[in-house]
Amino acid sequence: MESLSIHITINPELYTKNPESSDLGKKIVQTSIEMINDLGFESFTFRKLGVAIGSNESSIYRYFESKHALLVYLINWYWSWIEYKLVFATTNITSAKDKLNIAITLFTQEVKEDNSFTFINKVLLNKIIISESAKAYHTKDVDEENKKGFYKTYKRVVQRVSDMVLEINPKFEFPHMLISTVIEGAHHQRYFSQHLPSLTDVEEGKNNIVRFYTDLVQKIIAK
Amino acid sequence: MESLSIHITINPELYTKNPESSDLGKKIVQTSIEMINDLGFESFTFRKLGVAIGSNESSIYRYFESKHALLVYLINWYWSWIEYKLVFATTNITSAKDKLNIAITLFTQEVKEDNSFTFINKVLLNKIIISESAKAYHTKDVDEENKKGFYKTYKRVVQRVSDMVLEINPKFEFPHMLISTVIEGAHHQRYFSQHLPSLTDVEEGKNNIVRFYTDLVQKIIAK
DNA sequence: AAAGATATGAAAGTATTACTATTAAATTGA
DNA sequence: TCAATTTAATAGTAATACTTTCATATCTTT
Repeated sequence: MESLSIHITINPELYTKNPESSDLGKKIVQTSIEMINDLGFESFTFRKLGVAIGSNESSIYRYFESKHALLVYLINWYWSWIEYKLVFATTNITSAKDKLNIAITLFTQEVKEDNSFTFINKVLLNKIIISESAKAYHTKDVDEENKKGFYKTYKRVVQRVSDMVLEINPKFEFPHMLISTVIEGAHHQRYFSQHLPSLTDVEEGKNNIVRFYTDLVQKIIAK
Repeated sequence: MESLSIHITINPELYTKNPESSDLGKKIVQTSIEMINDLGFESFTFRKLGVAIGSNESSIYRYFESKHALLVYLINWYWSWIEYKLVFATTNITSAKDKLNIAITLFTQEVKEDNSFTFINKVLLNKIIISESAKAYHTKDVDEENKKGFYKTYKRVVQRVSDMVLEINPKFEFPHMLISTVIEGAHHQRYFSQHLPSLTDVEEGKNNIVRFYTDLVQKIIAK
């Protein structure tokens, strides 16, 4: 039962006006998730979003200064949510190996259903992360944005799980590399399985992505 | 000595007029590589390129129907070149393990110098692959473009190296997943090392990316 | 219930992008 | 040298990514 009254707080640097503070704000976030999924990030515009929610483009700009800022917001929301799930699923588990396996599964499995506690559709958001999130940090402004904390949530999640790796094998040299490889890799593999299947080895219902990365991590960090 | 009179042939579907067929064409490709590196793909435009090479925007459109098409061309050129290096470096090598190690090194090491046999700067092209190539296939048109062969060269390289994996361990279940994870992973790690260093474990001069992936592959496919 | 503050909407405007189309001039090649 | 091809110049279009201004609606406080 996931329906706790949990609330995900987003760093105020990531919006101009908090979208959670009004109905319009929530509708902007909610509908943008649907539209980015439908149209792809490139074809999605604030003008189209305005039409879809029956609001004005200029009103949307009061919440997010650009569609890029909105994407960054969504990505941070996603990682905050994953972090919450991670902490929730690993507390009271003593075995470091078990904790790590839980984390890897969380990173690599598809989000299939949304036991919703908010207005945000996590199934669609997961798809956005898979298809669009690289666009957020592959910009000429990364360094500047990184300084402002735009990628903090993601980095914190990687740090948490890297610590689990070190708990198992304190001498392992590359924990961050391993974990970010797993996360990004799993997203790529999911995308490839749908669009460029010859780059992957996914078979219907066999859970290969989760199996591959779980096994990979275990073998790599073995002492 | 790499200065063979080797020539990289690009699938004619990937351009409107072959840029290698004229000085203007070569200048378009050559200068676009520099400009995409300097400005980033988003800020790069055919108008700016026209100004830079002292030519007209409309002339550039006779070679490539869009800047996206140009990026796809560059990516294919890159993978053709890697494929050439791969084949060249692995012929006459009998040990499958040695061949695989050569391939992994080729994928994961930085391109540092350009023993040029063409007008294309491979050091810069490698940087474009690292920073921009995900943008080529994270589009709503992937499926269509994939059918037209836009990603064929990359897929062929992955296939070649997957075959090496199977030569070592014919029972290994996920050769394509492994190889595309290594390639994409190494690119990510290189990017992270410069812009989001807490997601990686790169240390100056220690070749960690190559070491990490070489070791990873070896451990994963061990019988 | 009035006054003030704040949020939203409507409309118009700007600079730029990603092209397309037309026509003229230059270059090349048989 | 004549024709074909290539490139350049110019202009034009629809859309994008915003910004600005001002009016109106709604909420808050007294």
